[in-house]
Amino acid sequence: MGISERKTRERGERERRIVVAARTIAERDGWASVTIRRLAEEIEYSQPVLYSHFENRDQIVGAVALEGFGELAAILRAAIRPSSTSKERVEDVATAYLDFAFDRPAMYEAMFVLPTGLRFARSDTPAQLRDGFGAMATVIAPFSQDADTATETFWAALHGLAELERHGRIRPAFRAQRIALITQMVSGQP
Amino acid sequence: MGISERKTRERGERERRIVVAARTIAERDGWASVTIRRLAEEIEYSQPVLYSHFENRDQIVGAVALEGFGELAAILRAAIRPSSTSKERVEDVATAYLDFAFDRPAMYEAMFVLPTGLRFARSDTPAQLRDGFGAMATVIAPFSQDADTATETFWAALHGLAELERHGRIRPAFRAQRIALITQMVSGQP
DNA sequence: TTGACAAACTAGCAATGCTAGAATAATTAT
DNA sequence: ATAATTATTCTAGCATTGCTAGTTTGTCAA
Repeated sequence: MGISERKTRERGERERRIVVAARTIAERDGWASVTIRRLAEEIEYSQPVLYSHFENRDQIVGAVALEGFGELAAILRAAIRPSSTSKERVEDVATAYLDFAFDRPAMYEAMFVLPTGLRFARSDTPAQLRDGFGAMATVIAPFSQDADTATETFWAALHGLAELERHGRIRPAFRAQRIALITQMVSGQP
Repeated sequence: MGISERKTRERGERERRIVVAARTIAERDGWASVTIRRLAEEIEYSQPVLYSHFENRDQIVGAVALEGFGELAAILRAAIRPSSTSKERVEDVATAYLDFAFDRPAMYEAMFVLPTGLRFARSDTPAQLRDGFGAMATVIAPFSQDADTATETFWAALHGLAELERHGRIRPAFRAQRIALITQMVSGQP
């Protein structure tokens, strides 16, 4: 009988509607506007229904963040052009990373600032969470013995640039120079 | 008459007690536990009194953060030893910065993550906010033409390392290696 | 038709930031 | 000294939040 299949499918669709609504509201009005009540209204179910899909609000944020990690990974991979030099690839990935952070601040916030209940560096860590790191490692590896440590450091620099600029601590006008500086340092080529 | 002097003095003392209480509770139980009700209870006044000192909760966080910026600046300056080489100074400042971030996570959160209502890069920006940057600029300047941009980038790298490690995204055991890598890149000396 | 189970809803709790309006204390004017 | 005024502080409560207990509604097998 396909009844239970239909039910699980409908459940899945409802869950997606929750995540999509959360993302949409967050991108338009910020995460503070993503309340359980508002999401419930959006999907046209009562509030407790949300808790049959997610343990709590943080996990809804986490579901959106997971999407974000997948998209970031794709964007970073797409930024790596075969025709580019190794140094250009570093610069392109850095630029793509920061563009992502500034174009989708709510998504970036979900991924890196808000509590999400996501588990990193575990055996059950979803592929999306490792993928972005992999893309960065690809462009960093040619310049380093210890690619993991170098990638962590590169990633940290990008994340710091994103956060400090987002909070108005560093000058937006000099973003390109900072990227150039990092690229130069990583590649060792002026 | 010293009556009004006494009053303003007592008001100032009460304000300090609010800030101290906020900091103490945050460092022990996290910022979520720093509620207006709890602060009011701590200083033994009713809640509305807090709003005669601060516009809202964010500004209380901001007052604590301002203290933190002063302390961070002092710590960074103290980390610069005259006997050290330029390269060692970079490493020492980086280490001191991260030690600060990990030893006082609540304070660091107030300074860099939570909304505080603090204004940066303005004419009325308090000295504390500029001072830490100045300390970093001191050790970066010898290696750079454009000290400001280089310092911003250095700072971003440190901030990124602090945040990613705090959120469990990078391996804590490799902190020293990452610092060494940054130092090496900044100084250009392996 | 009935009984058992699943799904969804109503209603409400406890906690939050913040504030209007009343009450009290202190100061000034008469 | 007393009354009027001003400054301080408090009580009480609003609106909103995440979350949940308990009830109702719907579904399916016996």
